[in-house]
Amino acid sequence: MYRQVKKYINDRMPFPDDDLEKALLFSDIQYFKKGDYILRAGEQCRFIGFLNYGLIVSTLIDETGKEIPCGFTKNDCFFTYTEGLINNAPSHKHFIALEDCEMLMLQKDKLPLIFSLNPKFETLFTKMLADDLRIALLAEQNIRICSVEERYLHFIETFPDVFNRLPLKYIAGYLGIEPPSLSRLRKRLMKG
Amino acid sequence: MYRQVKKYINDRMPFPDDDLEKALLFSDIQYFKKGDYILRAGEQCRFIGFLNYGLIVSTLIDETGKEIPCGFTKNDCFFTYTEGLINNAPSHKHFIALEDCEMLMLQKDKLPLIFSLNPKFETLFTKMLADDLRIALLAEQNIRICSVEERYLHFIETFPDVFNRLPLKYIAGYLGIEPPSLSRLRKRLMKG
DNA sequence: GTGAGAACTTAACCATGGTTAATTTCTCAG
DNA sequence: CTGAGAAATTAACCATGGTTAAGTTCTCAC
Repeated sequence: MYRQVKKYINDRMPFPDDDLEKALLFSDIQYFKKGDYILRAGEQCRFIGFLNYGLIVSTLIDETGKEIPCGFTKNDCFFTYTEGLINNAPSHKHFIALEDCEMLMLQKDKLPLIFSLNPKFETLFTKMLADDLRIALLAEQNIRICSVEERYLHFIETFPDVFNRLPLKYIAGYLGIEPPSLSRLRKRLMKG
Repeated sequence: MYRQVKKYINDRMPFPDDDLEKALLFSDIQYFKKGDYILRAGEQCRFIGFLNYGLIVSTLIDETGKEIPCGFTKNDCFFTYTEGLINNAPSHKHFIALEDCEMLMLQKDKLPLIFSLNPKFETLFTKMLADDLRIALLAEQNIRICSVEERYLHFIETFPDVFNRLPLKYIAGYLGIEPPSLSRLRKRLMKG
């Protein structure tokens, strides 16, 4: 049950197996069905999750009420809403299961206990925040300076496994275009 | 010379004047002429600055070599490139003075000295990072879900002082459109 | 296997924004 | 004050992407 999360953590910052086991005893496990809301906009995120299997999309609601996909979390990745965790801010986004999900969940009130097990856990936590910042800045840069075509190709290249499990309408939304427009783009790329 | 930065810090987290004075002794002061590069893309940012007066634009370079404005720093605000400060990563952006600038500069190697003066300085530093993350995420959201018109109005409302000091072509670039297109938008808003 | 609904593609039409160039307005050094 | 260069606006043209609707393919529960 803990094999995947242990690998993820050890790949980034090695820990004695004993510490990991103790820390993971504070977590519980939760299942979501395809289509379930994992977190709704307006709700507060009080946990850090690790996705053993499944796929999650986060969506923003625009002024017309339309849901815009703006990010994906796949199996073997951590899942949380950092802003909420740090500042108790309510989520701006919906998080919806696109596949059945199994998630290891650590409630935020357990964090101090884990940090006291081994202070390196707090360093790991900070590292994950810094990664979040880097990713958010890259996402903004990406939107500003890249054409839709470049962003489409970049997405396929960077997340081929996610791409193959995702209905194209989510890709279109993520790129900020409509499905017919994505079809045109794909046709153009086939020919070229 | 330190009045403004002291006010900025005390507004967010009050410090004994003595600690602030000692900390600020580690800083030096630097002047930039309109048009000067404060930091070039590829260079590493090794300081935290506080802008006593002036205006700075940050720009990204797209695939055609065009410079895209993506942010502004005005007087009485802190200035740095967070990614570089934390991870020693080179800047992705140019930072250019749009007006003559006076900047208080604290070299990054002085940070541990200041943190040891009063540990609350480290808390303040972390708070500034968390703010950076919040702003980056909001910027991405803003681009994804708001129309150009909304973003234009939002910019005027949020940064009226910056708007009034800024040639419109920078606003156009920041919004991701060309100057003629911004002219059309402004004309439409006049009539409506 | 079959049928219903979702996903994807295609086509036709239209509105919006890019591009270019001309014109006007602004700014500031001399 | 004057003239040169930058900034902003305007107009005309064109390419691109949104919209709608129709048609095709896919998926999956029964």
